Amino acid sequence: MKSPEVRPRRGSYARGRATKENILRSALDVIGRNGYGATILRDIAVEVGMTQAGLLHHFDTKEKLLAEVLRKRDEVNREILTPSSDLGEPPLIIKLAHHNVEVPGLVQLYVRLQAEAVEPEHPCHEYFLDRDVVIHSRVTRDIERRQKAGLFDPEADAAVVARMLLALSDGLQSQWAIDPTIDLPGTVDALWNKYARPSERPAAENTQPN
Amino acid sequence: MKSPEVRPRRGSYARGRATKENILRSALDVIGRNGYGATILRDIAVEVGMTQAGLLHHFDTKEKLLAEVLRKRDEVNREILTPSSDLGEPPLIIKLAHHNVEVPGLVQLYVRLQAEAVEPEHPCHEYFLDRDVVIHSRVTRDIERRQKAGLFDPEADAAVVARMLLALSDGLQSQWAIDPTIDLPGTVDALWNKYARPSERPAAENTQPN
DNA sequence: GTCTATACTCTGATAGAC
DNA sequence: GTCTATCAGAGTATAGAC
Repeated sequence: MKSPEVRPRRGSYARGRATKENILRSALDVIGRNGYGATILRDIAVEVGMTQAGLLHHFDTKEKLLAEVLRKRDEVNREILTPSSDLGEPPLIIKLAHHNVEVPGLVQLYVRLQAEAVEPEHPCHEYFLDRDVVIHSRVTRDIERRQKAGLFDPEADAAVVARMLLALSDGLQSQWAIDPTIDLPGTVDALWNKYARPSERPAAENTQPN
Repeated sequence: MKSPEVRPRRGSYARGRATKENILRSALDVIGRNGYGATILRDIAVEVGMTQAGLLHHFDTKEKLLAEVLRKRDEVNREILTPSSDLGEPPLIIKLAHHNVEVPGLVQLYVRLQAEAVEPEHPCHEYFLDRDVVIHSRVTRDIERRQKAGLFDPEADAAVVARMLLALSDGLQSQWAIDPTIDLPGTVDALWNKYARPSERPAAENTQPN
């Protein structure tokens, strides 16, 4: 339940940050456990050991709070989201796909907020725009490095393939959240392997038809 | 505004159907014009020339109504969604991608309801499950025919590639609804062309990086 | 900073007349 | 089948005490 964190002295800037951190982590916990649709502000508040009004003191609105939850999730996942310089490591997008099936509640969170972020005023709109720029360029650069190393189809337009991988990942998450029999990681692997060039290291696992 | 339809005699079964048709078409019109988020039941009712309570006489709840709207859309699109037996024609999924950018409001409708359909009790849940089975098998069979005709990578697992195309299409719609600078049709084309085998007919248009 | 208490707002759902 | 009127409900947002 409530995490027994060290609390800096009251009124301090650090204390405010620490509280926000607690809230965001608790939100990830509850939503991860119960799913997006089943979670209301009060549930998160209870998890933190606070009231709903208390939450909104730190984040003015629910939507802003949720946008921060998404950012926090990326921070938690930074190990996955930061491309390794070791070309023997699987690329970001593959690691992410394999991770996502472990956290269905958070996939729900992502899918549902991405859909709501269609409205330009929604606080998550900006989040998704920002994130796309970052991730797309990381994946593109990773592909380019592999091309130079002879590990990836040299004819491919890295930016276009990166877009394909990101969109495939998003679409599979939506579909998998509705029908978990869909092979999310296997399908991302399959696309990657279509472009990957053989080497002693097997790029990713196999794929089951569906 | 209201479509001047022939009205079968009152009380008849045909009349009830005709009214429903009007409602569904009006819903597609309004949502197509104003987007999903900006549309409430009353707006649709006004378009039909009816009240909100009138609508709900025919469809018990808003969610059920919207599930029918999606089905109606597929019916309207049946020309696109039915694979041609002419292998010179672009495949379903390519035609669909090129069509979608013409109807942003309906892409919003699709994206947002797909996200809400994550909840198993949501009436759209079943719609998306059903549709996926149908479309996935159509695309798979289309690919298999092209493989036999030597127009498509014979090594590819048709079912897996079909899954890739469907998920790519969904993901691109989500992303494009947030950032319209993303090249939705071009990216689907790019994936298709990765598997297509050259012939006298150019399979699809070009692609701009993004 | 956090709580209690309450207001609000939106919109979908319902009851009952015609 | 359609309308008018009214409600219900579900959370979110806010005011103000501590």
